[in-house]
Amino acid sequence: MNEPALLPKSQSTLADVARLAGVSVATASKALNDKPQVRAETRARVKAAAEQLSFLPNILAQSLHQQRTGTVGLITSDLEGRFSIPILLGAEDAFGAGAVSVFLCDARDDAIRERHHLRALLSRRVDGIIVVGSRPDPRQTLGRNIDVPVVYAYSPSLHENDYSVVVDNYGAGRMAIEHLLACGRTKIAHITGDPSYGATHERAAGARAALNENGLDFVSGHPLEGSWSESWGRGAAHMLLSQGHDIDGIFCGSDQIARGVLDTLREAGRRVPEDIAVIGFDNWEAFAANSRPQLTSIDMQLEKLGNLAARKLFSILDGETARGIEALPCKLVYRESTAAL
Amino acid sequence: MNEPALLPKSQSTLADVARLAGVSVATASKALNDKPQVRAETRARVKAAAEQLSFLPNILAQSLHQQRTGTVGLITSDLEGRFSIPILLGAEDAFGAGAVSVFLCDARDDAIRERHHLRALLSRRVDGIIVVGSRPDPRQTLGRNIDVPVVYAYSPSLHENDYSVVVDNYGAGRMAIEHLLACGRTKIAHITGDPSYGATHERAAGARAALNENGLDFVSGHPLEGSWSESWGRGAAHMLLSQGHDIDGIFCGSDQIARGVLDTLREAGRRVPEDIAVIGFDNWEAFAANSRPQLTSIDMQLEKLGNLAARKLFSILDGETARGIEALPCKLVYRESTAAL
DNA sequence: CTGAAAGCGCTTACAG
DNA sequence: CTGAAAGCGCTTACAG
Repeated sequence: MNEPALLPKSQSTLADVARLAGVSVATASKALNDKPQVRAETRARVKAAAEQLSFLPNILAQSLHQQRTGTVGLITSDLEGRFSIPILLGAEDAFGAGAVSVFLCDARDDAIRERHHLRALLSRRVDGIIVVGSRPDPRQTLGRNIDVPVVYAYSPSLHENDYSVVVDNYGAGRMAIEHLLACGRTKIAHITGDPSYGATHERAAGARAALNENGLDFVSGHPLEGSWSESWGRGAAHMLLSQGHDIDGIFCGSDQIARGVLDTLREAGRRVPEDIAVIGFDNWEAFAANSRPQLTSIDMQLEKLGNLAARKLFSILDGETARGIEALPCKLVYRESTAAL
Repeated sequence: MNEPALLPKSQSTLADVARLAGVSVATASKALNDKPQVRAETRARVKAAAEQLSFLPNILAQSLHQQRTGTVGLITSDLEGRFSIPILLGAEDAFGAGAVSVFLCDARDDAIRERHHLRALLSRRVDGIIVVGSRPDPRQTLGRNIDVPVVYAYSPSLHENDYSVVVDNYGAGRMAIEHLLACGRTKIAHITGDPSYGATHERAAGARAALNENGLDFVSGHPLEGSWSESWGRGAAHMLLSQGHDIDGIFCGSDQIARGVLDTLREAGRRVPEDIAVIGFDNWEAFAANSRPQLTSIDMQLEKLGNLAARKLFSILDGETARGIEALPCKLVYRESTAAL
């Protein structure tokens, strides 16, 4: 009763389909691709044959004819770091499930590996490339003599003719401070991270601009720079308190810093947000949503960034030209650690 | 002085190289591929021409001849979850930079998306597929009539003829308890996560086996199941203390739970590790290394898992056969939250 | 409406 | 040692 499956284990070809349907390869091709010049009955027969053989067209062969392969290369500098992932997801989303396939290449912040990956991608004739940086600082161009469009995300290219999408860190700094001001806070400190990051200074500059416009400045006179860690947050907050500063708001450079700040404040008996409002940065769910109280934070909208990068790549493939740096605004995510006085 | 670059923007072909070198396409091919039957001088001339034209062979065309395309599909269920990433990195590592290219497909835990991606991968004639699950529980097979090898990682396939590599959760449970026992602890509790996870029960079973072998059991008589969150860790620890249990060790189902446990213990004035030793699970750096004290934890060695999956895929491509489930041992990462009494 | 032929960019026996 | 020819799996003018 159950006839042995005669389906070949190896992929069947168009020729197999054509033979089974009793037509030529050319006709089979037209039938499957819904070209108009095929009789309905013939088309049906071919499609049935394809179905029966589980025929999947060999895209490699197809691509040899078209200019596009339907593939895109995604070069990340550092997948381990958590910022690449949402960008990558946002891009993947724009590609749709299966319509465009993405080659993932992790260069591990190594220029040699990056060259290797680039060669491979070009050899595979990808339609375009997205380069995702590991930090927001500018990076070298992949090269200007690449014959497919390249879009840089997060970490902009240093070459003025390249196109990059980045986070608006200056605007994010303003946004954080404006929220604290809206909460009625005026004695504001800024505990931030690694000063070797350009973003550290951009955010601080945006923050300071917002303060200055309101006749204010950081209570300590300048941002406290350190590292992106909880322990720095704890230490810096402790210092601030022991120096006797009168403070009612703290803008933190990362959620991890904010977490440390919250710990110190709680242990010092300061209430958040009643006495001191605290705002973090990154909106890292695991940290922001699990702290006590839950952390108001700035979200860089990295998925949007990745999505924009991918859509821009398609526009460029469609003939649009693009160059320069485009900055995407951040978003405030309101939780419990800030509130109006 | 600077002559205009005449390099064509569009990729040059072997025919271009052959023409420039003054040889046939066949000879050019042999020269570039280091076949023996080519005169040294000719080979040099061809290579120089290729260099001059920045020639990159079209792998699509090459693949049409060979059985292998040098590509692998990586289907993840949920990239957002942090467990996929290290697995993916481990696999990527096994592929080498550029030798094998990987197509990344995020199915978002959606069977329809997964089918689409599978079709696309098969159409692109990948040499093999790795399926990375989002949770350690078994999953449906991708299908048994796929004509390339498939390896499942993290989440095993339900089909007995498929091959899967998974985490040894039972062994991990034993390992955690054996460490606490080695630290001289005997009054041990287990605060773990979501009971809908198979891993929750496997770890608990391993833990209990190790206790029983030493004539012990969990102080509360059974594991405390809840969610993988800090707040559950805080609450469960609080309950344990207020119930008056005499405790000198706690095995936590995740680092987040452990983090909550540490907070409660500190606030209750219990010293870690002096009074109570605490061990976490996942070895999530951001949590384990930033807690006070730093957290001893169980590392699932996911990079190794991904690496093994990739290497196994190659072995299968080389003719080896594999089926069933292979469990990889975890590793204890010793930090400050555990110590000998 | 259907099919033979040429071609996409390569590789590989097979002659010379 | 070199090159003409066939072929990988498809598509697309071009005839019929």
